[in-house]
Amino acid sequence: MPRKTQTTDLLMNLEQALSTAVAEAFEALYGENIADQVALQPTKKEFAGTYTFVTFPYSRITKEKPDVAAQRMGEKVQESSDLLSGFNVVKGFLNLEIGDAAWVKVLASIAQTEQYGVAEPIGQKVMVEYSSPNTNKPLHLGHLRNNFLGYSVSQIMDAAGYEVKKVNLVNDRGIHICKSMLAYQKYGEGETPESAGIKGDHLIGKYYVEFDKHYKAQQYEWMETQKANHPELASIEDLREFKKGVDDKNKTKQPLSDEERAAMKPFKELQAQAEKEATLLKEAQEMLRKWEQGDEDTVVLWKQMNGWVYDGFNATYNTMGVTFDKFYYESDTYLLGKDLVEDGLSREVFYQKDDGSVWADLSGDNLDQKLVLRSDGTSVYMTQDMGTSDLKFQDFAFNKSIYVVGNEQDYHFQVLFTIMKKLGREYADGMYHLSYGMVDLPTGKMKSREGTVVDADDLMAEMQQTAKNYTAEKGKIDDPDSEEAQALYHMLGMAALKYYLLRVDPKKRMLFNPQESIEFQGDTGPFIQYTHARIKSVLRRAEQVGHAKDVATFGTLTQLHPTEVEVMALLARYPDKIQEAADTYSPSVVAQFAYDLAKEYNRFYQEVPILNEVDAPTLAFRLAFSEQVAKTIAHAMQLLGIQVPERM
RNA sequence: GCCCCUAUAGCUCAACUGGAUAGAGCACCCGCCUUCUAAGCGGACGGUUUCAGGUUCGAGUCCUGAUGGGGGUACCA
Repeated sequence: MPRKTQTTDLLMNLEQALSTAVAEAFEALYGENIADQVALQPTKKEFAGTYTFVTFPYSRITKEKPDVAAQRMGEKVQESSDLLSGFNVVKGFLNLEIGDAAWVKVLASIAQTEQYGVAEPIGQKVMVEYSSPNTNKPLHLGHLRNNFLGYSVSQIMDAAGYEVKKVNLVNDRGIHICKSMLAYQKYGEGETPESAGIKGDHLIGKYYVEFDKHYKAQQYEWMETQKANHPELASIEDLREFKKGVDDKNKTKQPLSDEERAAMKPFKELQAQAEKEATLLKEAQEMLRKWEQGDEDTVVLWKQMNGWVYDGFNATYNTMGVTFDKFYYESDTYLLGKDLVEDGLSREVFYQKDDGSVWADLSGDNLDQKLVLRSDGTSVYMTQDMGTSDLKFQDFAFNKSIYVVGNEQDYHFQVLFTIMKKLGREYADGMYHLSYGMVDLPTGKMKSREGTVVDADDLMAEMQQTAKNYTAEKGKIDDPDSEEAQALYHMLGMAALKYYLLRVDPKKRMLFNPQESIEFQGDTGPFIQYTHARIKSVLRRAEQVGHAKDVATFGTLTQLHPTEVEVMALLARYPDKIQEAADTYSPSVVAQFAYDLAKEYNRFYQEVPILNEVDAPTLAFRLAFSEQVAKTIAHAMQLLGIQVPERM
């Protein structure tokens, strides 16, 4: 899709301007308009030039050898565009060289822009749903990836010109909350976050675990009374020990004995029975029924416990630095969607079975049959999501609706989107599942049962502590306990964590290595922050001395250092990078860009003096140039939800 | 069983959507602080892009198959 170019800011997007020039040259030479398909690519480091036009694909039109066409194209472009200082041809590759004077103009143009990189509003609305926690346990590492992604994508869409609405669909009802509630009722003894001195979400999580403990105990108790009926199990003294033994063997990949193998099948059957027989579960289900009927005591308890959780979540969101424009609660939306089932039946998108259950037949879409209403008339997750998507559209009339949800729900969203399309919802084409991969630990998958879950609050606190230790080690701070210092530690720790999680392509499963994540060197958030702080330091000093950095002073400059050109080439690409990140819903594009820019600038910083430069225009350029790099770094980091310090 | 995702340097990740000799960081080794922040910079080492075919001027990228890893799979959310 060609983006509009304004002649006034031609220099603002060099690539765009050059593409146009190339397309015009092509049309002049070969009489065909290829403006839609012209794609310039960055020139490889080992060749001279900044942008490269590849002529191979056009040999059918040019009827010339690719290198000949490239040569003629180069000559033509140079005639028509004063941006070019020269070009070279290698095989079918036309490498376009931008003159230093042109780069100076580009910088001047960037410096005069209010917020370089940000697109004009495009008149489109996008809703981004993310976080969407359950209220029965605190947030963990997986949620961090979700929240950071959701927030960052929102920022990126905003920078790409969309009107953005960030929403959080809180799963505040259902059997899992009832489990916590029940356990609290039974074993809580009136404990509160204040009395226990723990955050509300952690307190509720504690009772969720408590429920599971008692529930398991009940199951085994019941199973012991039944095992006599199963010959393979009768001789086992303690079923719990037996299961533990088998699990251990499986984990360490030892073979099971014949007896064990034979006993596993009846054991599993018995366990499945036990899960249903255990009275605790029945009690929890009863509680859910009471909640749905609006039983007062139940609702009061539910409100109280959810209130605690929200206090806890708010604190966590605050530390994470994420925000929402609107909250949806499943307690409000769980009944939605039933009218859509009716609608679907009348449109014959759904069909009803004899038992009364309603199904969508999506076998034609390679998706099989999917239940949308139980035989007892109650709705399922899918029903609710159908209703909620209508509600969201009513609320915001979006062009795009993004769901930031883990990839274990790929199937669910494929089905949801297909159904909504079949139901004639035109907005369905704008629905997108931003599916991200699980976060693994070096020890494998996070498992709550095995206690390997990395708690979000703990992790963030650790990151801040690490930042403090590291800073102390460097001896860079006067008063390590001042408020300013604390703010810095928080900034650094969160940057390390966010950058670590965001630099990876969202859809890929990733490894969270605790040792690596707290690294502050190399391809890390703090490295980029450091580059920013470093530039700011130079700028402060220049300010004190009173050095000029205005266009009037550096505008006439015609000669740049090679490292300056490299950095300028990156800087010039920023608007496109934002666009690419928005098109692919991928903060990793921005992360990569910020790193490249910082890296390349540091090279310049190392090789080229700034404050000691005697030539006034050159000095002014280097200051203005450094300032723009700092601003762009800060902005790119902001798109990742990362703050950047003035000094560190 | 069926469906979806994934596989790139010892490890963690890139590769601008089919372009040139596949790049960074970490780890290991060697250099650089009497100059603007060394949380930095340079250099060395490291690759049959899991395997086998195919498509074309050109394939890490596309198509087919195999293998390894992960996820989902009809009254859970």
